[in-house]
Amino acid sequence: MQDHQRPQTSSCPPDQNPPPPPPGGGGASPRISCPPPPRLRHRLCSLHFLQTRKSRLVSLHYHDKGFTKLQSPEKSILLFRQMIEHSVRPDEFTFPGVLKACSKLRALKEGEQVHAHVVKLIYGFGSTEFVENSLVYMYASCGRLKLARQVFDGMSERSVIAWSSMISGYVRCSHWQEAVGLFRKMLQIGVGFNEATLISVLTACGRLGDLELGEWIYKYVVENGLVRNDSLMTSLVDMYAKCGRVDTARDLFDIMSTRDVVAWSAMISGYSRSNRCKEALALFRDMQNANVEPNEVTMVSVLSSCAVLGALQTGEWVHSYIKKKNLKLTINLGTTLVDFYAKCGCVDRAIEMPSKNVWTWTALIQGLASNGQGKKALRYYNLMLQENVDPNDVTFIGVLCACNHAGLVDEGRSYFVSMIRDFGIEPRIEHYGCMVDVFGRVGLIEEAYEFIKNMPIKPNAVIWRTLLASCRVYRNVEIGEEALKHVVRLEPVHSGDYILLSNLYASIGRLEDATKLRNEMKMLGIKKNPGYSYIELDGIVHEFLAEDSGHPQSPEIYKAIENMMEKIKVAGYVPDKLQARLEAEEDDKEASISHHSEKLAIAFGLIRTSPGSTIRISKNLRICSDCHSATKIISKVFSREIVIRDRSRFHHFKDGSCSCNDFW
DNA sequence: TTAGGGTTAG
Repeated sequence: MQDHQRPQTSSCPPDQNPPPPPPGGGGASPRISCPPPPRLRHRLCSLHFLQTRKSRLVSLHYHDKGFTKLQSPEKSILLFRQMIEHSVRPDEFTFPGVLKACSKLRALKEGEQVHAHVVKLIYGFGSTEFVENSLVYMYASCGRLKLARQVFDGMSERSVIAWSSMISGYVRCSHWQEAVGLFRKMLQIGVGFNEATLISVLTACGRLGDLELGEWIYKYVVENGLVRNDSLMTSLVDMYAKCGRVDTARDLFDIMSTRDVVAWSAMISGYSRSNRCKEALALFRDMQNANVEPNEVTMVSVLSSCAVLGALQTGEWVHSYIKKKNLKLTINLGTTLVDFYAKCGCVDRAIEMPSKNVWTWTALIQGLASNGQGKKALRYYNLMLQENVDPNDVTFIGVLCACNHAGLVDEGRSYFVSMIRDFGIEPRIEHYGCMVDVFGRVGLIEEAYEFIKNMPIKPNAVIWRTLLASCRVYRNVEIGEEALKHVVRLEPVHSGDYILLSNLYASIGRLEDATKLRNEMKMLGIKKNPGYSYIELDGIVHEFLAEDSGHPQSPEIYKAIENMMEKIKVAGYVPDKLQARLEAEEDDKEASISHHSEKLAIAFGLIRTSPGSTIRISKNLRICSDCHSATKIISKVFSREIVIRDRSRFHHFKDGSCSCNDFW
């Protein structure tokens, strides 16, 4: 039985009052019935028949192509138009269907025309309830929430479906707070609700992180034996995952009786959003073993996980699967593909993607910028403007990043002005951060410092950290010390900041200060976040931690490292012992550095990939400076191109140098 | 005849 055919369940609190009488004095007002004349009625029946037959034919046509259950909303609208042209009078049964078609296509203009006919013919109806519910949903689907609400507020009777239509309308337009607000109102006045209502509300709970209401619904679901409703369970899985309770989500997912593509997609997305990307890919494999066909929505989460892990081969397989199965390259999927290729260091393949909207363009601009192709990124920004696509705030983060990676100070300044002047975008802290980087990266430390002091919003730790990083490169101790003070005040336990200043001291020969700072870190109990490096081989992502011996091939890897370090030392590599673990004994410092996660991953890559092939590694933190200088030499000695993506950018190592020009 | 689950860029 369909859920909407089930009797409406009552709202949860048992002591809740029955629903008050509808505003306007109660029951439905008597309406004048006006049936169409017999001849017209016959034509109306023929059209209904034609509509049904055509829908069925279209449905079969899609089915052949691998689509199921897909109606043809375009035909529905066309037939409605023909009805009107043939002077066939639509009735209360005709409108909901055509309005649903308008909702599906988000066809506002057509929807409004239908509404005009509703107004014209309203006195011929037995009841307007279904039509008004459909109007509410049509306007909301077309993003016209105010109009939807006007229809809703003007209804003489509001059933659970009317409320649910309005709530789902809010959800469709990402107005989560309003959706939850309306649900609470429903509870307050005792309208009751059903499973469909809960599904919409759970979506809103997930987006708002409203675990309290989400859990209340979960309890209701369990107490009322609704756990067999798989759609409702999927919504619960999604809600728990979005509220950060991924393991609870997994427990619910595991007890579901049947799992369709939506349930699998929800769980995979849950892992992906929680940065548990290896689990996301593992679950994707389980999904394939369970013979559930993924769709374009599944692929968005799978590709996002591949992007985070730098899993190029798996992502490439996904891309060819998309082509093979003719999955629709939606804007979401296209954007995710652009982002995936860019994040795997293959930005040229990202360019091949059809750029469609501001998201896709932004992903491309960002990708080019982080891969060190700033000027090209700006060319694409101009191309985007030529195609009349307006940039948004995130686009400008990409544009400003492109300027700082390419050392384009004047351009950076002018884009910052253009953002406000030409597009009315108020700069956020991230935009100010980009500007500090624009100045700092070319050595304009004083200017960057002045810029921070004149910011209209309070600088955060990221801003000061950006300045500190520039001070390290340009050896500006005075402003560097000042920057660290601010950083520590704002975020007292961030190990990387101490390391930046300590390296700055070391680089100008103030070794005592460097050691003092490191000891201070030790005394304050500030520990370094564990750094992970990932490398993908034959579709399997291997993960390494510093001084890790958990890998099954660990003995071979350590042997390869020994060989690698010996060879690069001959070529001029000098280990930077300041990068060693703080608590490491003096004699162990060199070994500690040589067992950093990046080096383990590179050594593994050297022994497991064919000579001359590119080694691709991803790291969750910034690459350490010792690994950076070692990798430059490794690329030369072993004739390998090595691409390392760290948390902020790409490093393409080739012939002894790096694309970042030693600034990152 | 009307309402219901999963997706993207810093």
